Amino acid sequence: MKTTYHHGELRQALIDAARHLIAERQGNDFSLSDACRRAGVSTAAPYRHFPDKTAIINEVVAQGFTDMGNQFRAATAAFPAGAPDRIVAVGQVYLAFAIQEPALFRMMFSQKPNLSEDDIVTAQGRACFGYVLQEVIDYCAFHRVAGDAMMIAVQLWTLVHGAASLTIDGDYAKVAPDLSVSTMIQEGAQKLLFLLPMRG
Amino acid sequence: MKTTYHHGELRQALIDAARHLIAERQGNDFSLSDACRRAGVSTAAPYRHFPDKTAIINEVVAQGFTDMGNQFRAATAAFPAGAPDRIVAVGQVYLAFAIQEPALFRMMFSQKPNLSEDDIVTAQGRACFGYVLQEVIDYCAFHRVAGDAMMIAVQLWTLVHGAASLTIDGDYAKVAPDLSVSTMIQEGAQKLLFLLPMRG
DNA sequence: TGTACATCAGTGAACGCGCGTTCACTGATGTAC
DNA sequence: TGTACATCAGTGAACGCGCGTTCACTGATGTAC
Repeated sequence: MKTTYHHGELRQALIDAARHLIAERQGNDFSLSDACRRAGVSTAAPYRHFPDKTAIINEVVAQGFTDMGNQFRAATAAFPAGAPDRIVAVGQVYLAFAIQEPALFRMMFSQKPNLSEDDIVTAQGRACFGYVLQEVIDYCAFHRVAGDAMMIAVQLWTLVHGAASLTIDGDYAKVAPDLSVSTMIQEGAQKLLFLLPMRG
Repeated sequence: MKTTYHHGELRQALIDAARHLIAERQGNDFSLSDACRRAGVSTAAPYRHFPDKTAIINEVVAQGFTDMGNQFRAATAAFPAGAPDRIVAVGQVYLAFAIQEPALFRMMFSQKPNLSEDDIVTAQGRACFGYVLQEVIDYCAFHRVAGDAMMIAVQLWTLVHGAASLTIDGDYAKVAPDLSVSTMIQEGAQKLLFLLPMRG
């Protein structure tokens, strides 16, 4: 396996290993030693590239946000600006991301107290929400929705985030096992976007 | 402090100590040794009352669900059956509970893989959601709402759970620091309950 | 009421474990001359 | 082109730490007679 004394790509290899380990053991933490084992390197090697373990976690989380943002862009590209399909696509990406890498998703959104608030991570989280917000602003402009776009965006984010959390934590499974989460989100989002008539 | 050799209430004292520690260090885990220290007892003492640490955690979580259920009942008691105020009250209790004991809240809803799914815990979680569901069913019956009560209940739960999560994890603070979470929930819930007219 | 004894909730010391991090080192690489 | 040497990414062994759990024990309690 290991052919050269100098790894060459150890920095990214460690980040990847950490990300895989976070995914494997669903628990929130992973062991740096495990990451070294996975990268085929001694436990002291990471300290040539990172000051400590926290720095690696921050990198993993930051790359998670980058990936999510890229998936947002890819998923909305097919639809014209202002189309409601764009909003739906963003929500679906969000949910799918959580399902595919639940532990990373949790890490991205739950600030660990031991993790000093990393500026890059914060900025990347902000950018992600900014993307959602922009979609809603566009939608509201095109469809002349009178509501506060910021408020609607937060509501949509909240609904989808709640759905993602309850899905990956197995709470829907306990309580409403036959639920179609995406249908639920879809219908809920339509109501939040004033797309469904009042049936009272 | 400690006066008698036999503690007398050690079982509950350990559960309380664990709950306090979970609250103090916001991280998801706590140390059994710390709980013993807090209860003024040797590290071997818990094993007279619990098979292992997991059993203590399960008890803490179970009592958390019991408390939440009691708060639901207390908060809705003032309003007549079917009143929308009851639904609002349940949502407010949910959010307040999360804010007051964030780490416990996380533990209650995020199933740890190391925690064998405890039947009592599952049942208590189900009971909590059942309470929400019943409120929505009553509301729909009184107000002749045509929608699927189960679907509406899940949407409300999802919205409030998302709001609770994003609040305690500090995500709103990063992205929309001036947001009034309760206003946001209130307005969102009205839309999900078909109480706001379509303004398209 | 007094004593013998079973019961059981506590002690305190020790265990093995895996962790993050440090240390002096060594081997490979690249550059100056 | 060949050699000397600075640089730096790796090694491997060790550290101190706190953890959950086990062990033989001991002191207090309650009950039978």
